[in-house]
Amino acid sequence: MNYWLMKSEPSVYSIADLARDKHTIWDGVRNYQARNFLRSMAVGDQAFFYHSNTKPPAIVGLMQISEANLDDPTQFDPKSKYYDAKSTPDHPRWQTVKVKFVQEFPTPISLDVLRQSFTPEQLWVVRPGNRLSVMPVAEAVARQILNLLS
DNA sequence: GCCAACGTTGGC
DNA sequence: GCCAACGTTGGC
Repeated sequence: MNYWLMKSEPSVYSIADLARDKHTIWDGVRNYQARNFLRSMAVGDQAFFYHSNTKPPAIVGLMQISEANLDDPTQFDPKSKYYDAKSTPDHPRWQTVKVKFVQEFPTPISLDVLRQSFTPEQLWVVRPGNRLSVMPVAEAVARQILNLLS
């Protein structure tokens, strides 16, 4: 079982939205490195939900991968802002996963706290200038993040 | 294959 | 709203 961190702007889709929906398809990722991480996810993996572009940016909850290797449906939808004209159902470019709500943390773990707790090598989200929206989290680091809650 | 121009991300 | 970092595009 692997751990991941996935970013979303709460004004677009928040942990509260996921708590309400229970499941969602994590669509709209259009970065190849992030997509490659999405492709390597397996059912049962867990992912931290990170709120970006908010004050403060923070890890706000936990989710579980419930379906792996789905074609992102928005790539085929001309009305979607994520539409990709070079992608066809026969040769889709963008894959993603379905995630299941696990929990919203009682208190968010802010980027400041993450910086105090981890080096950029341990946790990529504390790297200055980091823009990757999907990234792996080592199991030992994941355990320490969960320990910060208690 | 290089690289300048351009667009996006995301913390502040 | 600013702007640094960084990814993508497209002309050559």
